[in-house]
Amino acid sequence: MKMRDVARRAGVSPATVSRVLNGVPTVGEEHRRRVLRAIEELGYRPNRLASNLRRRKAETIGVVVSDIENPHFTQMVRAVEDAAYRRGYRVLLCNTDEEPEKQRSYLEVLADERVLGVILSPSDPRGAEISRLLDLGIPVVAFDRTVADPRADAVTVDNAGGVRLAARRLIAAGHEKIGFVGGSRSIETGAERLAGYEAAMLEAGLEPVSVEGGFRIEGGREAARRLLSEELTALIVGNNLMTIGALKALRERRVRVPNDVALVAVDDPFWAELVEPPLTTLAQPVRRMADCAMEMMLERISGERSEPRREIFGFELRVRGSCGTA
Amino acid sequence: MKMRDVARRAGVSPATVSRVLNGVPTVGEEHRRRVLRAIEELGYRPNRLASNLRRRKAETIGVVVSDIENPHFTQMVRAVEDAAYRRGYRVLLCNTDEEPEKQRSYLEVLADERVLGVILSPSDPRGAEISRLLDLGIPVVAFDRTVADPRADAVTVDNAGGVRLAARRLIAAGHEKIGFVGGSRSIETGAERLAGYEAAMLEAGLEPVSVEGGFRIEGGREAARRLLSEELTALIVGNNLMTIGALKALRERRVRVPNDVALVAVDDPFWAELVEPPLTTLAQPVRRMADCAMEMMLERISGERSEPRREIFGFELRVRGSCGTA
DNA sequence: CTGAAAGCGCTTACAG
DNA sequence: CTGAAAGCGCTTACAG
Repeated sequence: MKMRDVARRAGVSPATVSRVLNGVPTVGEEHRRRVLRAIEELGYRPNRLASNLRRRKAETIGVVVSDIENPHFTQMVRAVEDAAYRRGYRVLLCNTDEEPEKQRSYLEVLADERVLGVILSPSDPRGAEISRLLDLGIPVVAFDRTVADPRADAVTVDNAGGVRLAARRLIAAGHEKIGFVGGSRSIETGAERLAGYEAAMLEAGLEPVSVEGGFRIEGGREAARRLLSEELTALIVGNNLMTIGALKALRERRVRVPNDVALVAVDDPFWAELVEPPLTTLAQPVRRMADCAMEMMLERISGERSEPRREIFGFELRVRGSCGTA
Repeated sequence: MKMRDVARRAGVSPATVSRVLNGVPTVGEEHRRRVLRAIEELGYRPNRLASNLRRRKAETIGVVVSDIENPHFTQMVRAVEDAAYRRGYRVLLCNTDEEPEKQRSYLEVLADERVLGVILSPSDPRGAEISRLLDLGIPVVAFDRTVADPRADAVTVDNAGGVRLAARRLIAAGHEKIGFVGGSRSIETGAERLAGYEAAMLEAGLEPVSVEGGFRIEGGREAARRLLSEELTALIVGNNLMTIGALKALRERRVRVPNDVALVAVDDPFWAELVEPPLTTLAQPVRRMADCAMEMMLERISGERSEPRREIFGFELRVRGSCGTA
C-alpha cells in the first residue's frame, strides 16, 4: 500500500497526502481530516526509503566511538539515543576499535547513507572522510577529542586542568612520588592528561614518572606493574579501563590502597563506588557533554548556526576512599 | 555525480555500471575494467538511498534492547555490531527502557526502514509489531527472552537450570537460609530464575524466601535490605544491576561477604572480579549467544532456512570468593 | 489551497 | 553480454 491508495480513498491527490503527512500548513481542514481518516483506516505507513531518496537524506544520526564497551562511551551513546528518539531520528552505531581504517570505512558509510549529522569520537582526527562529510553539508561534532578540520564543532573536557587538579590534591596531601598511568600519547586526551600531570609535578618541584598504558585494561595493568617498582606513594590512572588493570596489578602485589599507594582515577564509571576502597575519581559530565553535542548538531541541522562552536567542560573531583584524604 | 556519469566515462550504459558494482557475473572483462577505472577516477560512490528504494530494503540490522547501559546488552550489541560490520551491514540501535510503547515505536521504525532483520530482547513479548515485521518478511531473532509469535527464532539461556545449579551449590555447602533477589516476575527471565531457585530449595526441603528487585540497581538494593532482616546465610541475586544494589545494601549493614552472607550473582560483568571479595557468578556466554543470533539472522536473510530455530545456552558457574566455597 | 508532472538515482525484467 | 526502459514511492516546483 502506498500514498496513492490513501489518496484515492480520501479523494485527493498523493501530493495532498504528502502535505498532510509532512505538516505543510496550507492544506484545507476538510482535506486534512479525510486524509488522516484514510491513513487510519488503511493503517498506512509511509515508505521511508522513498522519502529518503526524494529528500536526499535519511533521518538518521551517526555515532562513531572507539569502543562501545567502555562505559564512558556507553553512557554517551545512551544519551544520544535518547535525544534522537525524542526527535524521531534513528541512531546508526559505529564502533572503530581505535582503528583508522574502520573509522574511514564507517564515515564513508555515513556519507553514503546521507545521515543528518555525525557525532564522532575520532580514532584518526585527520581522516580525510571527516572533511568529505563536511563538504557534503553533513555536520560533524567531535566528542572527547577534536578533529583537524576547523569546520567541525567540538565538545571536550579540560583534560590537562582536571589531571592537574588531581595531582595537586595528592601533592597537597604530602605525596612526592606520584606516578601516572597514561593513555596513548598520540591520542589527544592521552597527551593532555599527561601534560596536566607533568605540569603539576614540575610546578611543585617533583619528578614526573609516567608509563603509557594505551587506554586499555591490559596496558593499564602492565604500566601499573612497572610503576610499582618505583616505590611510589600515589598513582593517577588516565582512564577507567586502565584503572581496572591498575587495580589488578595492585592486588597481585598486595599493595594496600590508600595506605601503601593512594589512587585517583580519571573517569567515574558506576563501579567506582563498588570497589574497596571506593575510588576517588575525576568525573566527566558525560551526560551533559552528550546533550551538548546533540544540541550542537541540531543547531546545524536546523540551520540556525553555521559558525563552528566548541565547548570545553570541566572535570569534577569526586573524593572517596582511595586517595586517602577523604 | 551519479551512475550515468560513470557510465558515460566508461562508455557503457548505467545498467552495466550497476552490474559491475553488484558483482553480476555476466559482465565482459573489458567492460568491467573500464567501469572500475571510471569509478576510481571519478571517486564515485553509489547512492545508497536510491538502491535502498529500488531494492525495497536497507542493508541494516535493527538491535532492540531494554538498556544499552546494562553491560549484558552492551556486550551483545558489541558482538552484533562486529558481525554486521564484517558483512557490510549497518546497525540501528534501539533502546526501549523496558517500555512497551518504545518497543512498539522502534519496531515500527524498523519496519518502515525495511531493515534486513531484527535482534530483539523484548520488553513486550506479545507486541503486535513483532508479527507485523514477520509478515513483512523481516526475520526476528528473540534474544534472552522469547516472543509470542512462533515464527521468530530465539536465543536464550537455561535460566531455571542455571539458578538451580547455583542454589544447589550453596545448599551443598550447608546453607539453609538462602534468599533470592528476583527480577520482575512478569519478565520471562525473572520468572524462570525464580522458578529455578524455588525448585532447588523445595527439593532440599528448604523454604524459599524471595523479594522482587525489578532488575534495577535501586530495586536490588531495597530487595536485599528486606531480605537481610530475615537472618539469611546466603543470597542469590538475579542479575548484574541488582547485584550492584545488593552490594550497597550489604555494605550499609556492615554485612561481611562471605562470612556473614555468601553471595552468588547472575551475570558475569567485568567488574565481578574487581569487588572485594570477587563475586561468584553465573555467567552467560553472551558473545556466543550474540554470534548465534546473528548467524540465525543471516540464515534467514540468505533464505537458507525458513523454519524457526531456537537455541538454549547454558550458564557457567564461576566460583570466586563471594560464595565462601572457592 | 490543490493537482499533474517531473524527478530523486538506482536495479532489473526484457529484448536482442 | 548489453542497453533502453520502466519503476521503486515518495516530494516539490510549478501552474492554476
